[in-house]
Amino acid sequence: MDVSELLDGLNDKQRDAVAAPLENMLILAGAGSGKTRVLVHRIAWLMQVENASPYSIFAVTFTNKAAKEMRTRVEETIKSSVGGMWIGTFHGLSHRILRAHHSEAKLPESFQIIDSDDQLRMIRRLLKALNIDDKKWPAKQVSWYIGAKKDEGLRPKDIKAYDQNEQMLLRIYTAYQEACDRAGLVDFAEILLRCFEVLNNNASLLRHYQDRFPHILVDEFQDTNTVQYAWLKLLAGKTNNVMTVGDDDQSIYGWRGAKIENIRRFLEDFSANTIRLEQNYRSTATILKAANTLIANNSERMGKNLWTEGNKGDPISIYAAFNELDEARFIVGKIKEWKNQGKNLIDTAILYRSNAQSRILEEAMLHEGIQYRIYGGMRFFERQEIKDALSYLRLVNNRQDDAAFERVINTPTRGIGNKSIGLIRECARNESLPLWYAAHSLIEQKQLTGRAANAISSFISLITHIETEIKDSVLAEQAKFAINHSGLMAMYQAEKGEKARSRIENLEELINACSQFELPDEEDFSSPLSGFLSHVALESGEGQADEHDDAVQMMTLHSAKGLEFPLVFMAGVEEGMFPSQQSHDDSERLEEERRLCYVGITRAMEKLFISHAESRRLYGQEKQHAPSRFLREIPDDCIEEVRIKTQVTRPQASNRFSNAVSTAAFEETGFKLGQRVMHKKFGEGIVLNYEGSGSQSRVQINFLDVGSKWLVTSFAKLQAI
DNA sequence: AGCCGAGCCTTTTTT
DNA sequence: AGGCTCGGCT
Repeated sequence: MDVSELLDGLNDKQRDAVAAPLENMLILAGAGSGKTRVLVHRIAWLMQVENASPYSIFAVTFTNKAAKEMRTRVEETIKSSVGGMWIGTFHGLSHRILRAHHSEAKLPESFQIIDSDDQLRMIRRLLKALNIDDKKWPAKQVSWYIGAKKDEGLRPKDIKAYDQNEQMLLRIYTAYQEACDRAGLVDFAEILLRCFEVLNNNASLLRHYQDRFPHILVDEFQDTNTVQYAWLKLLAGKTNNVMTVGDDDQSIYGWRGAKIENIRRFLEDFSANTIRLEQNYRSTATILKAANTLIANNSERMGKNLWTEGNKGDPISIYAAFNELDEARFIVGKIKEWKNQGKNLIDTAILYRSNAQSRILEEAMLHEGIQYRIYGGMRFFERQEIKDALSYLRLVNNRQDDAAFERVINTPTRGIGNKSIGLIRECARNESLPLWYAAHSLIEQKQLTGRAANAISSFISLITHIETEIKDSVLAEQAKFAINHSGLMAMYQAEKGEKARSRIENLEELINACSQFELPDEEDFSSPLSGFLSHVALESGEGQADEHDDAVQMMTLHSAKGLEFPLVFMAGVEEGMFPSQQSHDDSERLEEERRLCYVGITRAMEKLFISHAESRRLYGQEKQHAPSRFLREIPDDCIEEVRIKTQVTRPQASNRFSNAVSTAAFEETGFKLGQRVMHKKFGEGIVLNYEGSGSQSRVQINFLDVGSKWLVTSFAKLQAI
């Protein structure tokens, strides 16, 4: 390939970055400035101009999606496969190192990864076992504490607890870590910290990796936390070259440990030069001016001003809605106009600060028959039924896996009640044994009564049976066997309702996912099963299975980072919502909210609508909110206020019937989600929801009409239309 | 083991 | 308000 191809079509700054000499560098890349392109071309440049072997390149991202995109784009550019190159997420690459050196890391070969839900369950159990009041030390808060300490690179021994509260947290952290170690489990933060420690404590190992990877590239550098930074510094050593790409103005993850100051530290520690990418290829000049002016209110910036060769474009429209229903109606109305111009829904996004805001918007979309897709929520591999099935496989893979044991010991129910499980836990604690072996020992020592002993024995033989039967099968067959013979499938088949049906589909999809799975041959797994289990833990899958071809994209501002849309709506831009109430009195958090707003604005390519509601129902109460301060920070000449032309009708109070009906009763009626129906008294509506809430089988049916919502129980009053 | 009401909590999310 | 968990009851 002609080297000039790598520079053609790039602007001067991009070219400087791609063709920079071999030294440490910070690329301050503004929104929409083509940073992925620069990274990809830089990798190609290293290979083609600097004669770097693919084996010498190490590229780190935060998300699997970003890693995948980088991989494909590098392959497209160099027109060959990137074998030998390490491209992956912080967690993925750290995990890879841990697998290869599990004994140095003091981990069993069959170690597995637990997600935050598993972690929470483990902590809950621990609190109970240690007889700690979970009102005073809620599991959520404990897991947050442990995660935060690990992100800081701190082990219990490194922490000095100043008050009683922290002493307790520390005690739980210690116990939690012991439990994880005993079970051969690592949580997400542990992957990073443990990998750092292995390299830090093992000079020859570290040297091996330092020698292998002279070229290190890091994406979204502003999101790195303390351990990630230390890890990079370790790998870089004194001689390797690090190129970091990031944008301090888009740092929005401080609340989960990201250290924006790592950018400045990097400049100092690595004596790095800075290249600014400020030319924007995404948005109109108006949108960029609004974003620039807004973000200028933050202090301690690296400094950056986005510009474009493009047009001024339309002004940003600001709509002062009467309330959240009016806001939703306005947005849906504008989307309909867009659609009627023959444009695509997929090019539009509604962004909001918190997930709770999506419901009203969703109802309005459904009411008007506009297809939408909501991002966020449960991912495939996090679903209950999937985790149940995986837990059987995990237990087969590693008998020490207490988290998996707890999950399936009585799922489906097999007569092992809380009492027996309590005995097993107690024995495990006293003998410092994994639950599996504790159960064994209790039975051998005849410390369990007849029925319970039988039930536990048969559970033990079930797992052993599954293991022997699937030993020689391919992965998909293994999963299929476990799902069927554990009784999981039968359990969900016996359940009624829409939910159970989709669970069965998901279990089938899991088998399908197994057959699609390719074991990466360059990684060290003890078995394909072990590889698959790690894969699903590190990549939890897509949020929603059902994707419409053309649908409005709805998501939080956080999940919009990195994306772009011709038409963008930012909803709920009010004091108390955005910036959120919790950030009001803290200037650092306020600045992060402002960066979030900056991220939101810079998602828009052609047209941006911002709306705020004067009154909004929040936590069951009507709240009056002033327009967000961020609106005042956008220059007037970028804005057009949308005046209300017709009088807004106040929404009717919601009419509500209590009394729930069962799923079965609903299904007998033959009504379907989204169906239009007529109510004898209240008129036309749409069936929005008939799922029970939580584990309860109660059913809600909501109807929407002029913004009111009813819970209806009497189907006699309904008629399909 | 399943059903149901009381009570509690409520920003953002990836791995 | 709405979703979820817990504990008591059948």
